[in-house]
Amino acid sequence: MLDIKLIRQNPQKVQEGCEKKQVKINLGRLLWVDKKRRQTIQALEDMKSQKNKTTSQIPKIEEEGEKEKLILKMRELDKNSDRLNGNLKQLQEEFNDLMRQIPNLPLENVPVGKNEKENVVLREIGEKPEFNFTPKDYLEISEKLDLIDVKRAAKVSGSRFGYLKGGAALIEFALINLAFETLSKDYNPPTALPAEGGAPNFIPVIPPVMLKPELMEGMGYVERGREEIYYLKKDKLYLVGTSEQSIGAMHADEIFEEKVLPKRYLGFSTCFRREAGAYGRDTKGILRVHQFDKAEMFSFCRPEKSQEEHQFFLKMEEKLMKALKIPYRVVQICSGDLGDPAAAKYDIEAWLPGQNQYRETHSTSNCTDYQARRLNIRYRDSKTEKPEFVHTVNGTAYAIGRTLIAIIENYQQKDGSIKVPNVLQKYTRFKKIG
RNA sequence: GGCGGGAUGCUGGAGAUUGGUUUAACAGGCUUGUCUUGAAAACAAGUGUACCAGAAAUGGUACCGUAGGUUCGAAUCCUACUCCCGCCGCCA
Repeated sequence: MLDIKLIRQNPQKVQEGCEKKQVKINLGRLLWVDKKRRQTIQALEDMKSQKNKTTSQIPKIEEEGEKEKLILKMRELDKNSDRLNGNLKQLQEEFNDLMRQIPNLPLENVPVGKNEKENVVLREIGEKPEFNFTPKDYLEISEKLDLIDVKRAAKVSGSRFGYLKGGAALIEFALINLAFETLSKDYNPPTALPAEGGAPNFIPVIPPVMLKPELMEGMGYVERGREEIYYLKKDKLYLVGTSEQSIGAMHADEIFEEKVLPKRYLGFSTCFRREAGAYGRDTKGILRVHQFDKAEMFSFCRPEKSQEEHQFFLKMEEKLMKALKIPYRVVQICSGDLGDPAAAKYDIEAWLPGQNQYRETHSTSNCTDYQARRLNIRYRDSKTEKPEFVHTVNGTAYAIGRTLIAIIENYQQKDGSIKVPNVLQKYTRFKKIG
């Protein structure tokens, strides 16, 4: 949600931002409803003020007749206020509706573009591996080594599921270990205060994967993402598409002390996605599935620090990628390809030699105060002593399925086996699979 | 799933028995000031959030789990819901 004051003072800017994001909104209607709504509030409150005054007089009055008169007068006032109340309720509803339709505005430095085709490749890192044989697709390799079983998953659960078996399962745990070791090594359990010099001291967390509707809405993924989310009707709960959703929601309605910011979490959870808009896309294998595990970074930070924090997250993602020695490129997402909550976003795409293309493995977004405002997450500013909205930043540490794909394709050997990346060997106990 | 208890401000904790200056007694915490070489102690003062109007000072309104209701007026009465804490059943 945006600040209504910003919209009132700067409708042009909001309009432009929405256009950049390819989102159509009805600003004129919103501003009209806002005005009407405020007028009604004013009228209603004046009435209440009058009522409060009279009402406090009543017990002091001695004569019987006078008292009755006043009470009758009050009843008349009530009729009016009931009518206004009804109006206000309607206005308020429409106002909230319209407000929620407005996406977060892209930051100034975000390239303007219509869709993913206009994303900007910032840099390519790492040497693409040279093979003295024709590199295979990860599915082919993993079928031979019995690492990924999509067929039986289809039998048991339907399309877009997979069993990770044997070495693949071990690599999942290895990746998680590596992520937690890298990002939480300076984490200090008793205080959990930010470390000096911005050292990675993410608080490890395993969040719930089911989430109440109002909090899912607060994270900003429902307005234009409803079809993508699993909903358990009987229990009125959403399944998270990423642990970002339940980690962000964790501090709803709270006020942080300034000194605990940035508050960084490293979460691990299963993620559930309906992939409703992706019929026919990536139907093979485990690149796009309904369920996968992911280690995710999340930060609540001071507003003026969020861009720095976003860069830090990108740096951490690159660090995790470099550790695996997998070639990748960094892509800056253009305005038209940003989701509702994001003001800026970078993806990391890993090189997949078996498919001769880059595919997204990481994503980090700066959601500025968009989620914080909806979820009412604030901090107390040390100067003004007033609560202000925090900014939220999220980013992938490792998305298991896709990272696994990248490992399999980049580390494949001529004999059909897979070398385990050096950094993972101490966790897997195996140096190669197959 | 069955039964019982509860939800109040930064925290603890009154308010239940008579609905009417209760934003809320009392205590603690925190902030500031006095005293002191400094600190502690003592003493004094202050101590919510949101919205609306306003340049500001300020004024108004709302908020005692949530949503409704009764009433001129509700933390206090009524209804539904949510969450928490016990006991039983089931269970990784």
